[in-house]
This record gives sequence, structure tokens and C-alpha cells, in this order.
Amino acid sequence: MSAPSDKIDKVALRAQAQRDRILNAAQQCFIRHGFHAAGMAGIAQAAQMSPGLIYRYFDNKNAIILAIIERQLAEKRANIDSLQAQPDWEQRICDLFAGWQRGDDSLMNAALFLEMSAQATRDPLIAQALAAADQDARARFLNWLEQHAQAQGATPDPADLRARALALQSFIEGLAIRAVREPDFDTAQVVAAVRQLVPGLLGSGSPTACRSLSAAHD
Amino acid sequence: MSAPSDKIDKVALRAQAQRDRILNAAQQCFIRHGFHAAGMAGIAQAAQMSPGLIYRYFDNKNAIILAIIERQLAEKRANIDSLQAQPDWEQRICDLFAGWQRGDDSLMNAALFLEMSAQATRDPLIAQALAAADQDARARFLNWLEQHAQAQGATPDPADLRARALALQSFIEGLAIRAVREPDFDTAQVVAAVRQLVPGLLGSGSPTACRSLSAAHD
Amino acid sequence: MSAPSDKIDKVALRAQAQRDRILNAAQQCFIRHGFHAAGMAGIAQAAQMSPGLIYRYFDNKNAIILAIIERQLAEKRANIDSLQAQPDWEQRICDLFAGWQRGDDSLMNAALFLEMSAQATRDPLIAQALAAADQDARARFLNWLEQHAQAQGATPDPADLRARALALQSFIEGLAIRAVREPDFDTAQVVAAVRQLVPGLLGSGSPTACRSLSAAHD
Amino acid sequence: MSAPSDKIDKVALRAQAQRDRILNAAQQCFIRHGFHAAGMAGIAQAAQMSPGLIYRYFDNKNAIILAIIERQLAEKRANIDSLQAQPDWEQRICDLFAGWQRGDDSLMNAALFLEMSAQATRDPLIAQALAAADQDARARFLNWLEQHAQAQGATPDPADLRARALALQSFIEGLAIRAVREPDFDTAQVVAAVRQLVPGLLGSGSPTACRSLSAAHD
DNA sequence: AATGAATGAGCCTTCATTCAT
DNA sequence: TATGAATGAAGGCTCATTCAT
Repeated sequence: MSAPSDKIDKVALRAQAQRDRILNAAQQCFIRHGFHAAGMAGIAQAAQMSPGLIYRYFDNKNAIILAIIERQLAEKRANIDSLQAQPDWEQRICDLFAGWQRGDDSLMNAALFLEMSAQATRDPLIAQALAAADQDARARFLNWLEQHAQAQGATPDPADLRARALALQSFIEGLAIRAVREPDFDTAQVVAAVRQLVPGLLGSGSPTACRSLSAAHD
Repeated sequence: MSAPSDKIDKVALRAQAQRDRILNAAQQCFIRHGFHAAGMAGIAQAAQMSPGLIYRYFDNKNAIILAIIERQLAEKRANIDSLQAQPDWEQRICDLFAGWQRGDDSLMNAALFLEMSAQATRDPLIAQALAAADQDARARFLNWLEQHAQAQGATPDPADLRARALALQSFIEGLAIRAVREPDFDTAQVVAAVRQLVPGLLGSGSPTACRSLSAAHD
Repeated sequence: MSAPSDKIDKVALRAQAQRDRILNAAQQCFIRHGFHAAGMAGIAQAAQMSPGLIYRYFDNKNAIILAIIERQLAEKRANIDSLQAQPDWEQRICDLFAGWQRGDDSLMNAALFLEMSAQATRDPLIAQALAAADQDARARFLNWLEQHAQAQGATPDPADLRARALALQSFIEGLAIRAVREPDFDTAQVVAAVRQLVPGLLGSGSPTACRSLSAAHD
Repeated sequence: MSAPSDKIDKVALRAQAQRDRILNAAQQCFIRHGFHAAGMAGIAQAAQMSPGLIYRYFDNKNAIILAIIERQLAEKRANIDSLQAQPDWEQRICDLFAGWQRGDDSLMNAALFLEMSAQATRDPLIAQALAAADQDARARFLNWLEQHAQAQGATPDPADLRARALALQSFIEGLAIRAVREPDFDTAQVVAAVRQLVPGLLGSGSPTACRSLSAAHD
């Protein structure tokens, strides 16, 4: 005979599985139609369950959106981690971009990212979640740049590092938009663009060098 | 005595004024609530007219969305032009960013830009309009970089230039997202970030130079 | 100088001309789209005037419908008169039918006749007008049959005559429906059908006529 | 234990019941107000359900109209069949007429018939359905007349028979209009009218028969 | 007399949510 | 737990009618 805790676990496990099934279905629908245009009926069908059942696992549609967003943000964090872990980060960014172009669901989906960002403009709860994720992402970028600099024996200005982290973040998000907008874009160009920019970011840590470059223009 | 063309002009002028009033109201509503959640009733109220009257000037809600998008794209083009014209383009980008943060309607509104991009995922007409604007923008960026390089007597690889144009475009769009997401962000950081990145973009054109620079520090 | 009554006449004449222009336009629209689906805007355009002006000559749309109906009923009466006047009434009915098929506006239009009949089901005012016209038509038919019988020296039962008048009326209206429903119908068949029925109606006095007619077909 | 087909049957049965409830409500509303003026809200109220529910069973209002029309046409066919089956068809026609006067819903409703005919002028789909039903009805009339003639040993001209079928059809439809227009009409007159006309139609082509019949009434 | 811009009530339809089974 | 029928509040849009000019 099974202990009562076993049963509880089993129940909880099943509940989580149901939640996941709903979230997967919802994500698929949201990507295809957007948060608003995707209907609960469609989500239910995609999840192969009745519309009513969804409400046993989520309070309402907005709760699903919120959950999806949180899942995506976790995904994003994982991506950043892998970006950091991989030695050839240029290639990693290019892989990210290719995944975005493919509309890969397993990665932080780019279309969903736009939807989320737009939604955050209105829903303070979502805005807050995104802001937190942003802070986290930038902190990781910063940490990464710091380690990189230290590995090179450089001691860059902290403010300078923050600026670079911000630049890196902006650039990557800009690439996400590009992936959505030009799904047939040649990835090779992106590689080149990344090669153009990111060395400058990780680069010497000597703003002077950079500055001298621009100074040379004057 | 008044010429008949006078009256025609006046009528046409008033019609255009009405269209503008509707578009301004709609833009306001769209920014606040999104394309879908914004209702015709709300737009009518914001435009201080009855809902029915709107349909004298626009076929339907979608036509309004399209018109708004086209207006925004024109705005975007103007921004790029001004970016090109101004000698201190770093400052110009920072100004852009500040405008985005303020949610300035007169500029290409950043929240609207997200909404548009999300909508383009589903509506082919919008996707097409955005794609055309993107091509145009990149061509302008490219032209700008070319002129800049020529002014320096450099003859960079065309593929290289295309990559830089793409990078510039992505970075600026990434900044737009940032502006929406962190309305209270310190602009000073952005200035620094721009200083970090853009010189690398405009830079003499030899990525080797860039790399050798950073190599020089090792 | 003109007498004041002259001016009044001129004004009244112009008013009547305007009313007619509106009615003609409305009739055209009603036939094409039906009472409900025809809009005041369309009627105004067809009448080459502004929508607002129509309300100077008619209280509202329903008044126009009513006026159209009354005009049609007058038309109908004229048709019956001509039916009576013409010696070859068989041919006259066939002509009527052909006119209905053509959708001839100058005759009592068949499509309009259906619209009117349907409307009479709901609007008591219209029902009353139609009922009066029906009474009138039947009286004329009756009178016609009486004269026909007297011309043949017969003295049929008045109840019998009433029944025949009713039959004639029903048959003709049934033909109107047929004309609307089968616009490409061969008129020859209708001629034959008329030959079949109407002699039976007129015929109590002249069996020979009846026989010779059908004999002519064999 | 219940077979799964049991449940499926029950569901399908209920669905059909709901469809019928809607159609009955719609028919009632359409008769009272016409296709256009009858609102979905009214139909829903008459069917004692919410407006939204109707759309689970019908795609849109037009689908309801179509379904109503098809139901009416089936009714019409049944009426013709019963007309043919009954020995005393004169009486049957009179019964029909009385039913039309009563606005009997179970029979082919006369007011609805007008509405349908008017609608067919504009909607090609409806026109087609009505045309098909007309062909069918006329074929049945024709068959009926043929059998009748053969029973009498007569061999009438086929063209002649077609003409009679057309005449019969027109006359009956004309009676339907009359029923709508004069709901208080004395049915006795109709009986007489029918007696006047129909013998001529069924008659072997021998006017003597025609004459002797009407002479028998005097 | 004439215009046509403006109104606003009302229509058809959708969809998140609930509830009886 | 699961279903899916049922609800009803909006939403987009039309159109008869009015009114300032």
C-alpha cells in the first residue's frame, strides 16, 4: 500500500503535468495569434482538453499569459547562462538568432518576446516581471564582462562596464526583432555584424583606444 | 467672390484635419491599450466625435491601424534622416532614446513600435509595410556608412558595410525596447553605451584593426 | 409681373418634381435591394441629391415606402384597365408577364409587388392600402366578367362570378411570382397556360370557344 | 452499462432539438418581423436561450434563414404530396388556404413564402434553392396530371400538360398571397374559385367536361 | 432650398468564463 | 476530474435621421 504522501505527490505531479500541457498549448497559440487573438477554445483544443478544465489550473487567461511569460524569462536566463559558458560566444549568438528565425519554441521565442514587451507596456505585473528579468540579465552580462576583463588583467571603469552590458543587452534584443521581421535573412550577415560589434564590447577595456578611433575621424 | 476650388480645398483640408484627429486619438489609445484592446468607442471619445463618424474617414479599424503604422514608419524615416544630418549623431541617438522614454508621440513611438512588430507577425500587409521600411532604413544606414568611410578615404568591404548597417539597425531597435521597458533609466548610461558601440561601427572598417587593438592590450 | 399664385404653383410644381425624383430613385433602389437593405444614402445618390434634402419632401423612409406602394397600386389599376380595354386579353396577360420578367419599372414591378406583400404582413397601414387596392381590382374583374357574360347573353350566378374574379386575381398574382422566380422562363408556355385557364374563367357562356381553342392545339 | 453510441446519440439528439428550437423561434420572428427586421436577440429570447448559444448551432443569421427556407420547401413538397394523395383535392386546396389564413406554422407559411420570394430576388443561394423546389413542384404537378389523364384514358399533348402544371402552380401560389392579404376572407369563395379553375386544369382537355361541371353547380 | 458632416441607437457576432452533469 | 453547453457583456460597424452652414 502506498503512503498518503505518495498519493499527494502523484496528484501534484499530475497537476503540474496538466499545467504544462496547457502552457505548451497556450504558447503555441500565443505565438501564432498573439495574446489577445488567441482564444481559450483554441488553447483548450491544442491542449486536448475542454475549455472548462483549464480554469481548474489557472484562474483566468491572464494568469496563463503571466505563467508563459515567466517561463520565457526562465528560458532567457538559461540562454544567457549558456552564452556565458560557451567559449565561442559569437557562434552562440548566431545560434540564438537562427533559433529565433526558425521560431524555435524551445528557446526564448522571439515573437513571444515582442508580444510580452508590448503587453508589459500596459500590465504593471508583467512590466515588473520583465524589469526584474532585465535587471538579472544585465547583472549577468556585467558579471561576465567583469570576469572577461579580469582574465585579461584589465581593470575597467565600472560605469564603463555597465554601459557595455547595456549595449550588449540592447543589441541582442534588437537581433531578436530582426529575426522576427526577416525570417529569411542570411545568418552569415549576422555573424559578421556580431563580429563587428561584440569585440568592441568585450574589447580592450580601454575606452581611450576606442575614443582614439573616433578621434581619428574628427 | 470665391473660386470653387477654394471650397474644395477647404473641404479637403477639413477632411484631412479630421483624419488627423482620428489618427492622433487612435495612436493615443493604441499606445495605452494596444491595437486589439483599444475600442472604437474609446478612440471616438478621444477624438471627441461619435463612433459612426470615424467610418466616414476610415473603412474600418484595421485601416486606422495601417494608417498609424505608415505614419510611424514615415516618422522613423525622418528620424534616420535627422540622425544622418546631425554631426553629433551620438547625441542624436541619445535624444531619440530620451524621446522614447518619454513616450513622445511626435517621434516614432517605441511602445507602438513593439505593437507594430508584434502585429506584423500575423498580418501580412503590416509585415510587408514594415519590411519595406526596414529595407529603406538599412539602405540609408548603409549609404551613411559608405559616405562616412569615403570621407575617411577608406574603401571597406561592401559585405562588411552591410553587416555594420545591420548591426546599427539592430542596436537602435534594441534601444527602443529598452526605452519602453525602463522608462526611468538614466540616459547617461545610454550615452556611454552608444559611445561604446557606435565608434566600433563607424570605425575605419577593418575588424582586424579592432581585434588588433584589443590584442594590443593582452 | 407674375401673380402670387403663379409663384405658388411653380413652387408646388417643383416640389412635386422633387418628390417624383425621389420616388423614382427609391423605386429603383427598392427593387434592387429591397425595402430594408436599400439605404437612404443610396436613394439620395440615385436621386442626385443630398440625403438631408429627402427629409424635406418625406417625413421618413417609411413614408417613401408608402408612397412607392401607392404609386404601384395606381399602376396596377391602370394595368387592369388596359387588360379590360384590350380585346385580346390573353395577349395582354402575356405582355404583363413578359414585362414582369424584364423587371420593367414602368409596369407594376413584380419584385416590388413581393416586397410590398411581405411588408403588408407587418405594417397595418400598408396592409390596408393593399387590401383596398385588392378590393378595387376584384371589383373591376367582376365588372369585366359581368359585361363579358352579358355580351354573350348569359346571366351567371353572382356568387359564381365573384369566385371567378377571385380565381382570376389569384392566377395573375401567381404569374407575377413566377416571373420573378424564373426570369428566363419561356413566355410561350405562359401563353399556353393562360389559354388553358382563362377561357375556363370567362367561358361559361361560350363552350365552343373553349373547345375550339384547345382543339387548335391537338 | 451504456454503450458509447448511446451517449453520442443523446448528444446528437439534443443538438438537433436545439437546432429545432432555434428554427422554430426564428420562424416565428421572421414571420412577425421579416428576415431583416428580426434580430438575433429576439430570436434568442423566443428560443429561451442566450444570443451567443445560437452560434453554436448556426454559423450566422443567414444560415438560419437558409435552414428555415429549406424547411419550408420540404413542407411545401409534403403539401403537394398530400394534395396528390387525397382523393378530394379540391378540399385539400381549400384546407391549405385556410391554413395559410390562420398563419399556421406547421404548414408552409404563406407570409414566410413571400419573404422568401422577395429575398430570392437578391440572394443567389436562396434563388437557387427556390428554383430547385419550383422545378420539383412542377414535376410533381405534371406527373399528377399525367396520371389523371391516363386514368381517364386520355392522351393529352405533353406541351399542353406542362402548361397546365404551370397554371396550377401559379394559381396555388396566387392563393397563398391572397391568404396573407385577406386573412378574414370567406373560405367558401375560395372553394368556389377552385371549383371553377381546377376542373379546367384536370379536365381531359374536353371543354364539355368543363362546362358540364360548372353547369352542375348552377 | 440644399448640403453632407455628425449623431447614436442598435445590429450581428465573439469569447472569457461558469456550471450542471 | 472532466466536459462542453450555456451565458452575457462588449466590440466593430451600419444607417436613419438631424443640424449647422
